[in-house]
Amino acid sequence: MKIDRSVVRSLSLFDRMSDADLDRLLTHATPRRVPQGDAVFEQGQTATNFFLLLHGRLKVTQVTEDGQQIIVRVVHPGDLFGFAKALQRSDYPGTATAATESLALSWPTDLWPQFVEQNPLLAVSTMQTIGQRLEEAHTRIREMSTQEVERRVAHAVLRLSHQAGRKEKGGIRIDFPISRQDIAEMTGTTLHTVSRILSAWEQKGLVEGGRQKLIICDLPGLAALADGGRD
Amino acid sequence: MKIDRSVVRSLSLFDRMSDADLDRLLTHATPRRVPQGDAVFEQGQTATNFFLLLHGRLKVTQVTEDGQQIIVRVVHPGDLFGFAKALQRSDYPGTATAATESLALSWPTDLWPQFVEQNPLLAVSTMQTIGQRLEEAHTRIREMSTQEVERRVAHAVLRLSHQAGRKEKGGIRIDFPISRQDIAEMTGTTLHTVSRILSAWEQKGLVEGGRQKLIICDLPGLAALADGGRD
DNA sequence: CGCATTATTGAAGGAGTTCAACCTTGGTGG
DNA sequence: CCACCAAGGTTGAACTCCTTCAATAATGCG
Repeated sequence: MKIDRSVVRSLSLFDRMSDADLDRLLTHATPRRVPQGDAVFEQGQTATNFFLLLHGRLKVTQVTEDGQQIIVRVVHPGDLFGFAKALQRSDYPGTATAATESLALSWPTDLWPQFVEQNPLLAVSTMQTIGQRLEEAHTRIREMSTQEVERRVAHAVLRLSHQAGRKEKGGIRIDFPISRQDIAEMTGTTLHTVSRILSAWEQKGLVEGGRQKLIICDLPGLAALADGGRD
Repeated sequence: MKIDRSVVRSLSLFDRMSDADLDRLLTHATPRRVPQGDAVFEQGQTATNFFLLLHGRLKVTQVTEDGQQIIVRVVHPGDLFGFAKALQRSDYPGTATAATESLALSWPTDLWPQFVEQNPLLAVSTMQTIGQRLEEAHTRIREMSTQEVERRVAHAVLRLSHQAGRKEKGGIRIDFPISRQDIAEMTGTTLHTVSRILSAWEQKGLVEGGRQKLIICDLPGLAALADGGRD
């Protein structure tokens, strides 16, 4: 079950790691294919593994006691995910579902300490990753506290276009199936409101919608909307 | 400028650290008194130091480009704060203001690597701290996405009572000056709404309000409110 | 082809904001 | 020592953004 170095060499996470170190890491990794719609792990399960996404997209969701769902984040290729143990948790705080057919590498959590010890750089970049994630969370809190829905949706869409945008004729396409419901769960609103907003945007030529599809046609226009009504 | 071990010995952060290690740490620390209303550091400043709060309370705030303010978190005695560098940031992401007269220990950020190297335990517990903070942020996002204002305020007040509650005749008092505006900035609403909610609660005997003052009289009652309307 | 999933759109209603006026409290300085 | 003022708090009324309810339409998969 040996994975070739070249598969991961390009990822920024392993930038400065020696071939030997990298190989040692990979000998313990198990590849795991995840069909669209399947979960890699579920909220509350004991955290037995941590993962690295190679290909595809995952949505990490949380469900409240009363059944409401929110999307905590989207996992993109090259991202580590499910490293609950690194944060001293024994279970996964959310569910990771494949939005598209995905491929991940998996390590047993027990290996994390070695993993880090052998690669101080990895520890640092993990810290950095978590730090970024904390900042993202605060940004989201700030937005939800101070901005009305349309701007929040604009920000969310812009973020998606950075992280998952693929140039296409006519605009930038979000490179995985995403529904109005998903966007609603990312911005703290309802699919109805999102639908209305996107329809309005489509009228103005800012985006082009469709079933589980979203293409940004006028990025600067959207950015202006997101930056808000400061005249 | 030698600080006595006993001052910090009781903090969970230093639980398992040897006296010698602790002393080594403290030789590099500078105590810093912060009068009420003063800032320890401000949003955007270069992160030159990281801190440990010994006494008092701090509010960490962020201001949006358009001047809106939110409270990111409250710092309690025993908490590390301002460790931007550990997250690979060069500047402080928020402003830390003393809600009461406070006392903090300060270290130059340059020392962080040594700090951690000499105390692997510290690295672990920092990770843990950041992990917790990330979870708190997600909790807040979840609440803001799914709950109406009254429940959010209830949760915020309960959290405060855990972290800063002091038993007093007639209830649990939040042990530092906190205004309706503050609570509004913690829950993403306006001081008007908070005022109305607290007034209503006071009618029902759940809390006792006052100028920059809050006493929880009926904790279970509040908890029921926070847990929400599931019948 | 039929059905489930996703999306659109109208109408009604409500929770919370905004605007505005007024009240309370405690600190300061004359 | 008390008058005054600023900061914090209360409360009403109007309004609005968004949700909720509801019904219908499009899309694509089995």
